[in-house]
Amino acid sequence: MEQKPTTREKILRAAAQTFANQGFEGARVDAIAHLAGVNKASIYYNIGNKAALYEAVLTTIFTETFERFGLKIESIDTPEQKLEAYIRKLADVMIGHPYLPKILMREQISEGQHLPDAFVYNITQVLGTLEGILEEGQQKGVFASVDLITIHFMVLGTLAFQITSSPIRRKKEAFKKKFRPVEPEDMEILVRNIVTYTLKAVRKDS
Amino acid sequence: MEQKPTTREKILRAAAQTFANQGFEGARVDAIAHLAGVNKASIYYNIGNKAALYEAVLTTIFTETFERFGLKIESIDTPEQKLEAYIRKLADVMIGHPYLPKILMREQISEGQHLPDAFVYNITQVLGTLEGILEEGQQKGVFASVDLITIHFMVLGTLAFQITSSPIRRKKEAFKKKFRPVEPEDMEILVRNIVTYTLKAVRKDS
Amino acid sequence: MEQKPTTREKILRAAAQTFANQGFEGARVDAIAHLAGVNKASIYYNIGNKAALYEAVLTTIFTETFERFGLKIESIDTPEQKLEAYIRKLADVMIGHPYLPKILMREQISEGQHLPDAFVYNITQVLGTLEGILEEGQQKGVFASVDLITIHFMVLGTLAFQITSSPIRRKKEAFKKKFRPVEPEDMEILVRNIVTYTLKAVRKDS
Amino acid sequence: MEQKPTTREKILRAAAQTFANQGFEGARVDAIAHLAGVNKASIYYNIGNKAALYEAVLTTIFTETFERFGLKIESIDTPEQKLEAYIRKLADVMIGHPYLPKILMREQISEGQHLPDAFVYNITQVLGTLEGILEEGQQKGVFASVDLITIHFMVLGTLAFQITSSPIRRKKEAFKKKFRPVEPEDMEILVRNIVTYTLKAVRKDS
DNA sequence: CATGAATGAGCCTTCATTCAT
DNA sequence: AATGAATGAAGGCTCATTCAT
Repeated sequence: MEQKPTTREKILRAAAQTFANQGFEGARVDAIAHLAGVNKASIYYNIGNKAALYEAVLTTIFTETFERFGLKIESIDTPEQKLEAYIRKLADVMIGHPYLPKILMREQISEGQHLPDAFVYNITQVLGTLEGILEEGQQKGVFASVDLITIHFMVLGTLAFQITSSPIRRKKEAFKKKFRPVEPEDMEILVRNIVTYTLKAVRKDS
Repeated sequence: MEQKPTTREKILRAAAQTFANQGFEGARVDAIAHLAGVNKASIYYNIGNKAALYEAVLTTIFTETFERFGLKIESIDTPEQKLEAYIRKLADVMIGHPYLPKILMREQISEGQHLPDAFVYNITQVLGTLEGILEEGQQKGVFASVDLITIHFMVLGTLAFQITSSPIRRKKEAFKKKFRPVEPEDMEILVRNIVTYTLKAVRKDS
Repeated sequence: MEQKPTTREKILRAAAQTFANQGFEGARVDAIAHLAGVNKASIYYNIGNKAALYEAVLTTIFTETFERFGLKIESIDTPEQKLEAYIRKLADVMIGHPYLPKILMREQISEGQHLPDAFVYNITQVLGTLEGILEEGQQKGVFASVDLITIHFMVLGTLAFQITSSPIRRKKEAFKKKFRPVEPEDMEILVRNIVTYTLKAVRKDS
Repeated sequence: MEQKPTTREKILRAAAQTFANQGFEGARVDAIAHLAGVNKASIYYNIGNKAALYEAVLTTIFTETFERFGLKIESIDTPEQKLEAYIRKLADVMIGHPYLPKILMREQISEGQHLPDAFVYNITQVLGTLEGILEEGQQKGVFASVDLITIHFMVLGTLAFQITSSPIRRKKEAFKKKFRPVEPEDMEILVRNIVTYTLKAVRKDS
């Protein structure tokens, strides 16, 4: 059965949403408190200040999502299947935590101004997983020699842009024709496309 | 010979940099004035308020960059060369205007809150160019049937993430090993990689 | 044998110290609770609010110190010995209760904002004792005709300033040469000086 | 002719009064702004923050009062006249700046928490002047060997307590009999008394 | 009795904007 | 056209106080 959420959880949930949509500077502590249904002072009592709240949000999201990121992938057979699993895993994480890609993009743009170091470590781990997959593929002769970072951003960037693109497509009339919003049911197709294109990009020419 | 920049130009230049790095909410009118070397009241006299300033920046950047985007590409021979030209053109625009990818990403995240409609039109044009290239390639049997938007984001996303990633890589120690900052001289290699991977992703299986 | 202090006593002790050092406005209820080793709510349960706590501190300190101030002095022989006894008594009280001069000075400055009337009565008693000594000395021809209040402040002021001056002298480098902190072992000399100077000030010219 | 005061001056004047009466912690920036007749933000524009305001008040008061404190005294003949001049000078300064003794006492009590170092230097200078007078008197055989600091506090403490004592005397009924408030016209008598008593205290026994 | 959690009111400070020159 | 000064509104944060257990 569902436990009723603690004050801290309510705050973190509201903060994640607000920070993702408004950014660190744009987010109002008032608004977060209101959205969480708690008193503003309660945020300071439970967490500290705005920066600590932001850090807590990042840490929570990341612990929840990336902690054991690479584990299940290792048991898969071929490098191609592993890469697909990796992309799907990343897609799952982002679709399940819609605030994640937004916060990730904000941090990247603002040069990690508010990024706690613990979090940076998590990212390097994810990157390490990808590196392992690509190297294995090259050794087994199925993957070409590719640039790790570019492939990383190809997967991450495409996913992040796709996932965050729906609202703006829906909002701007001019987009509606060619640039139809992604509906939830389109997600599987979307992810499959990214998988397909990435595999083709990486595969060794026969 | 170089004209010495007008007050308005100095303001817009400083504003572009500040908005790109700090976002709309994070940018301080004070800081922009200081960076531009003008008095703060001068911004209000010359342009209006903060929102008008932001819009002026967007409009300026986009007219400067995307206006005649598609022109030179049509005269090229094969679809593959056209796609390469398209990617290189986009890369040139972004590398030449380092604030562009940042502002683009911010607008995407914030659901186009501040995006002027004129610019939305520009984007659909760029998208139309890509669509033409892909369709021509499919008709000529060299490109597989691919999803326009996904390919668009694959090019745009990878470029945007790569270009904006250097500062954070440089800043966070943990990144420095696997995630070496991109130096200007690496740009050509970087773009060539994106071209290569995108072409492979799009190409029809033989 | 020592009783272990009640919660109320622990609170009052911590409050006296904190109020003396930080003043009423500067004192934090949190800090008092922490220093007392009790829960903050316990202060409100046991005593009331911040104002009540301050008043309780004043009342406690003053009943402990001034209650039977004048008693022992009457039995002494000469007015000069009585005046010395008076000054030493006052010095003892202040040295024994290091918070007393601080709170006294604060109340004087803040126009007795928080001063309970019961205490005002105590002070008039002390003043009455001094008055008796001075009058007796004048009648016996050993003391000149002096202004009661000025002598009162001469004794009280010199003592209070001397006793409270050590921390600031220790803190500010520039003071350290001429203005060496008073160490506990210097106290007897210090009091003797005040006695000597006061007696000379009061004595009738021969 | 009187210049109309600058905003900065109005702020400093209001701040001096408020800090003296309420202390640093008790003073409200709102109240200072209101008393000065300026907008609250104007304080931050002109001066900085609350701490800077406090420091500016201290610095201003001290520059105005103590800067050339010792100068006129040196040209006086006898050590006794010099000491009288010293005390009268100190009294003038305090009576002319009624906030000074309050702030001085507060700083002494709070262990110089908010005391800028430049200010500490001024105090040592005043102390140096007194030292010179006392030493000259001893060499000329008119003063006994006395403790500099005790005499310093005897003068300063008596003055400070006397000057700041009026309001509390006026306020508390019980004080009114023996402890009549000092009216401005009593000041000369008061100072003369302090001079007389201090001279007697210091003088060598004949 | 005691305490961890919660909160309303208020404080310091910032910031976009306007005013006066 | 330009600018130093001024300001209303709002934001982050603290703190005395109360609540619920």
